[in-house]
Amino acid sequence: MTVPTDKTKIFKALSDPNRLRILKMLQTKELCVCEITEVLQLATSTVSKHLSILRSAGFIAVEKDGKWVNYSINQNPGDQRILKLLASLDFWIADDNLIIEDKKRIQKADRYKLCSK
Amino acid sequence: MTVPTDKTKIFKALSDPNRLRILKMLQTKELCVCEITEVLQLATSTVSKHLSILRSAGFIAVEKDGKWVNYSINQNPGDQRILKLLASLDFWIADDNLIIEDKKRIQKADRYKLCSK
DNA sequence: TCTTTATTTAGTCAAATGACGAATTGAATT
DNA sequence: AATTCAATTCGTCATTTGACTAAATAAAGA
Repeated sequence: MTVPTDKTKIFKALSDPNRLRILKMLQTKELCVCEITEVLQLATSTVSKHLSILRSAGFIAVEKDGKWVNYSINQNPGDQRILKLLASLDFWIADDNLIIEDKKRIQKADRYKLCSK
Repeated sequence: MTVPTDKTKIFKALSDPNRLRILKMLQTKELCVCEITEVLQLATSTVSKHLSILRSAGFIAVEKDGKWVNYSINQNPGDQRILKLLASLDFWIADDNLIIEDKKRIQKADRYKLCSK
């Protein structure tokens, strides 16, 4: 039995610029919360909330790795619309300057330097 | 020169259930504000606002016809994403019971009976 | 021209959203 | 067992959103 999900849930998930930045960053590689926090320059709790919204909409997957929680693009979304969106994410969400910068920064990021201080 | 539009604008436009109902109704036929108002059972001003959001995002077109203002699915959206969404609207927005009912009601609707009382 | 009718705009209000810091949880590490 | 550190949850606050009513526009019709 499926949970009665809100019709607007997937659109709502894409309705925040910071969540779009997160999705696009995850295109590059799997990331933990503190890496994303570093790039977005938001409070950890805020990023965590954004991630839970993206996850509950079906866009991303979570996996625990000891102390860290890794988030990644969901490779097996149940919803075909999400599959389509993710398959051509660059069509749906343009790579503007900010996002290009995010991706550069995230490529250089070293979790061990960033997160443990 | 293009107006600097918000990255989330098209997703925001789709983030409200009543706006989804409107889009789907317009699939059936061109409609004036009062016809939509009748089906959604909202204040006229509320419907007018929803229509302006859908229009400004690029989903629908407006045409004045005397006293009436007719809204219709935008046949020539500049944005390719909107073209894609509109081309397979049933994929992106499922026909649930409510929407099926809306469409039935709108097919039977006679503007002259509904709007002028 | 005065009135009626369809729509939009302005103003108000409650609920939802996105931000934060503080407190809590969970998994290493000492 | 106590501590450390990543992440989540909780409580608060400012802003946005979606609803309404009332007032303003615009186009017919009397």
